[in-house]
Amino acid sequence: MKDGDGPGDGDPDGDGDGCGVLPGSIRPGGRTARVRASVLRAAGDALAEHGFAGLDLADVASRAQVGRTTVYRRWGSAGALVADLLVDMAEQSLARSRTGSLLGDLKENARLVQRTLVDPRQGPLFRAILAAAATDDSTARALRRFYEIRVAEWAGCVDDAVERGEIPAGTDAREVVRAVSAPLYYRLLTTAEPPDETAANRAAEGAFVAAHAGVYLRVRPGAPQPGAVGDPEPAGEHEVGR
Amino acid sequence: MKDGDGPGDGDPDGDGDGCGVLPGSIRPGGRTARVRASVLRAAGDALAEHGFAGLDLADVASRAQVGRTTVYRRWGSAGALVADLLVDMAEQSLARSRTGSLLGDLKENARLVQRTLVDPRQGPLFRAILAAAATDDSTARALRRFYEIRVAEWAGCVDDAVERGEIPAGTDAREVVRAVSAPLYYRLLTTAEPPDETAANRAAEGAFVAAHAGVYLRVRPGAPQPGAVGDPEPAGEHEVGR
DNA sequence: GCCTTAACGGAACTTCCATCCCCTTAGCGG
DNA sequence: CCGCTAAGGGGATGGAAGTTCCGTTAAGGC
Repeated sequence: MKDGDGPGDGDPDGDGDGCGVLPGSIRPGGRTARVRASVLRAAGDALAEHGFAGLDLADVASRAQVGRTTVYRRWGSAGALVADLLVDMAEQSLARSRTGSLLGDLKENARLVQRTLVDPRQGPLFRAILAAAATDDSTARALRRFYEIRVAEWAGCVDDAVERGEIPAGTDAREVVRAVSAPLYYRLLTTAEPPDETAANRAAEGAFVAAHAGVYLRVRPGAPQPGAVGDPEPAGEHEVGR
Repeated sequence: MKDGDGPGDGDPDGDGDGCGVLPGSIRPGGRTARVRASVLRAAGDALAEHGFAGLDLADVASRAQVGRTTVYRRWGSAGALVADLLVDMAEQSLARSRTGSLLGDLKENARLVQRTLVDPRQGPLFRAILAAAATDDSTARALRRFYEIRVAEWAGCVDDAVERGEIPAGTDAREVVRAVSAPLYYRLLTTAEPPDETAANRAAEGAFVAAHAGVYLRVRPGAPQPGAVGDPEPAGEHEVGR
């Protein structure tokens, strides 16, 4: 939790012109920083427990041991509060792994995502945040930035794999990373069982095999053939497979 | 829109024991059916326009030209209303395609999902429904049933492909179908651009290649090798590829 | 076609959440 | 260390969302 960064995109002034100075931006030290840390922590707890619809700003305030007025003045709405929480979460992103093989890195990523989604606190928290983003526009923007950062971090694994000749040059690295996360989130949202380790491995292997077959090439060739989607030697000098 | 089926899992009586007869179950004909159809239609419109958080039952009532009391009595809450809407949507599921090849069928499915998600009405509606399900428990149950039905319908394509020898026997058909939808939903929720046709093709091809490589086998062999994930001849007599 | 009563509908009522007012606390420049 | 004022806190206020009451309409059995 860093000092000195104000809330997200909300406009608690309500005048819409953004000219009024946001509370917390002039004296960001001491108490102001403590209040922000405390409120964001409380907001995360409340979201994990009651979901976005059940998010009561008065409850957040009392959990954080600050006045209700303070929460309303600095964040203004539940959506803006979640957006600021996402800014805070984005700053705490973990570094990607470097196992030496793409499949190894993708599996590390998949397990990280999977463990996050089944975590008793983080899982419900992510569900709640996704709900908030589907509802509130400023939250949606913060969520996109959050995933942009995470995806860009792990895309390095894919670029490294291209250099090693594991997968074809011209592969859209971010698409590969997204292909790993997607099945895990889909399962979280549409089935009763949260993703398990098997699901994580399948997600990583699926993305790996598809990347290897050239499915995520930025310039896409014609329809793939069974067993040789996108051609076994699509665009580069790499002699894997066979 | 069928007559005779009451609301979802909500308990508008509020007594919690479920013994009180639900409104609409004794005289489901004429007016009652008209009211349900009209309210569900209005709820869908309102959801698509304002999202789940902006769903006002009074607004739904006036759109549907029924009394507010009626909506509260028969559905009781926004979540229960969305749950009933999902029951209605599940009944209108379209039949799967039969192009003769797995890749062709998966592409048809991917395009169907993609077109739904970018549709001016359906896209926002699905976003709103996902938000509702992440928040409300009865909605989540209805959503799971909805996808169970859809996935089961398209799983037939995968089973046919196994019989044709396109992919290994023992493949988890529903996992393959989910693998097609997942990237499209993930993109809808976490990026600014809704999925396009390229994304749909990638989703279908990725699932196809992974299925062919044995990633979705119910009994999973050891870690896959590059170019031969799950073994080129995993479990059956099929001579595709090479 | 009549009767019973399920289901609908309008309006008053209650509750809860966001906002406003004004006083208190404490960050930060001098 | 002092003073100015940004930021926080408690309580009152206004309004919107949900609930209840009771009269009205029409479904379905005879």
